[in-house]
Amino acid sequence: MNIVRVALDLPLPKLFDYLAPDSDESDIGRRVTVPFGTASRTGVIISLAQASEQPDSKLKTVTAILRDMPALPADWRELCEFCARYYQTPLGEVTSFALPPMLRRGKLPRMTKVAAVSPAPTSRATVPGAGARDINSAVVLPPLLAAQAAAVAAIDAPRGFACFLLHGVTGSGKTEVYLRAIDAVLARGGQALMLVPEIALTPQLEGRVAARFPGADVVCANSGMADAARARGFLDALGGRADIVLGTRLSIFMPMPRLRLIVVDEEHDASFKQQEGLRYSARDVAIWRAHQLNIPIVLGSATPSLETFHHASTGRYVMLELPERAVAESMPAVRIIDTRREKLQEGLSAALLAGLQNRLERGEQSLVFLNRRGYAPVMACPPCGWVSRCQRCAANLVLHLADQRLRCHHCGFETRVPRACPDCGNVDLMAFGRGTQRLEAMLAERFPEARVLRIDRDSASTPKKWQALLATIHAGGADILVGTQMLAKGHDFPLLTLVGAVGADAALFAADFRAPERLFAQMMQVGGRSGRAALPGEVLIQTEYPDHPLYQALIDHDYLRFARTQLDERRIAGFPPFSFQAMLRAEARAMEQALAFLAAARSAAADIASGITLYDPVPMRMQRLMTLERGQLLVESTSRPALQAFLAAWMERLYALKMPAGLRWHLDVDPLEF
DNA sequence: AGCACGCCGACT
DNA sequence: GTCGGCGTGCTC
Repeated sequence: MNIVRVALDLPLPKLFDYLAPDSDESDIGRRVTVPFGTASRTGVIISLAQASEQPDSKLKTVTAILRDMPALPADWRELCEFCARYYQTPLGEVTSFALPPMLRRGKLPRMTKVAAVSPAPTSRATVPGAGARDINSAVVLPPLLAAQAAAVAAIDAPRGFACFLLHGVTGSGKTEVYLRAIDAVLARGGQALMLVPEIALTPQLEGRVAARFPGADVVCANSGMADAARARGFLDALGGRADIVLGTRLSIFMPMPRLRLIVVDEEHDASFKQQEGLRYSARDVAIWRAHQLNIPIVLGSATPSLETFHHASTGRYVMLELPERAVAESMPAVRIIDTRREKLQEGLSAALLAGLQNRLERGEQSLVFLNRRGYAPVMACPPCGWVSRCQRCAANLVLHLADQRLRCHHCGFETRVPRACPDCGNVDLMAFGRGTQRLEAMLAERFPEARVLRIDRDSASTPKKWQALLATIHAGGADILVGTQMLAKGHDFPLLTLVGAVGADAALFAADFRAPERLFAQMMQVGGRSGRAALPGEVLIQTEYPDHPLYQALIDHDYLRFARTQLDERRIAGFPPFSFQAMLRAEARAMEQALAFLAAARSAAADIASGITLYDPVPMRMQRLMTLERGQLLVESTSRPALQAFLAAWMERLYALKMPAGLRWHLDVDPLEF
């Protein structure tokens, strides 16, 4: 009896068996359409069997095995199986997520038939005419600094699996190291995979990579792409036609038969961790995949995550330092502005205002960095105590004066700004606090001759608007930029010589133990925006804690000192990387229900939790979102295998628990959010 | 997750 | 007498 075991996109941790009379070994890894209940679904064949644990009467017959594209290879399936195991997610959900939506639905994009069905070449050399092609013919390579050359040599040395941490500040030439390493891999007929944090960064990088490797087939993969384009890219990678795959976190699931190198740029960036559905870390999965394939992986950053830095310190990863700044002359001068005894003007210190004035006179650009959108974070009526609260979330509605709206930044709810207090009718409503819009208005008033440009998720709401803003900045069409963190990532602003950071202290004493790490990275990154061309840059950080070690390390651009200090604190507190965590979260109509489920889950763990710490169920920091009350339960262990074994046993019990209606839960392994 | 079946309120 | 509410239970 020919039976296929199929992974279907269901929240059930099991495979489904179907009769498939005409199936054989070559069908493993193929998509298959099957009858399911009353409906029809498409899944992936994971294995063949001669018998099923299901009674014969229950077995249905496959509708069709889709043989219109190459089967998904064993290493790809193993990657999915690893993710299913590690993140405690049903395999069908993983395979479904790992496929582009079009392929997931059982369809194929329009493309040449030959390309779609041709088998994957085992090496470039076996493809006629493609073997020795000059992938970077006529490209003049920039000279390498000694450290860059050493890094390239280390990565390129034949040694199987190795995880490299390429540590270098903005402008130290990390990208050139990636490109050289990719070059070497392509020359030997391999494929390379490069992950970047943001969709917005792929087009410019694609341009640079395409220009550098004019003969190579470069494929992009990100969630913003059109369905057919994404499916085509997937098939190009699977067929071995793509030489380089470039993309955001989801591209770690691209099947690549000749993959010989993985690069994760800005490895510390939190956007490599997916915060919904399959809550995977693309960086961590990438390391597993490199190990699986016995190939090198390069993690690059100016401010590595402390997990990565720790592994590099213990010798588990290979540290590659790029000490010099290859392009610009020097690092920007960082100055700390003590705002404790100063009367600020709309939140800005005299020193920062003077700096802005000074740059204006010299015709240079400045940036004021404030990580808070809108005009003011809350509106209130002081006489009666009304505040602009979101009805659905435990959050305030943010005042957006530009379009006269009150908005919830968590659920998207919005209304017109009321003319009078909804409770008492008072017409003198007050705006409390400061966001980018207010700063923009203040700066426009204070410097009437300046062209002030605001860059945040509101002003750059579409890729088109974002590109237009970038073009304006590059053309020198702005004097003062006001922006959120979206301005900190990956862009060169040659005319920019001053960066002012406002409101940075908030992260210093946040409940999240990773907040200082993120603040440091962000400050290094905004600093890196300034003074990259001929002009020296300056960074002014306003703070009420001028002696804080984090700021002192920033003055010296001393990541290593900061990282060691932080790691010492983590070691003492028993936080990652000195422990391993998972977070069970639940949401329900009432907090009581959510916490009751978590308490039941905790009890269910009692006899299997040796070597595991289970904390008390608590409300989440954003305790109500979209009218749902949310709680969480932290699980911790000093042993990853122990944690993994526990989670597997625990999930089995949780799946068996009876759920009250309206209660939803999920597990987040290696959570970044608390 | 869907999608059925299954028992109790306001309509043609 | 029926349409339909969403509460449990199953899907190979």
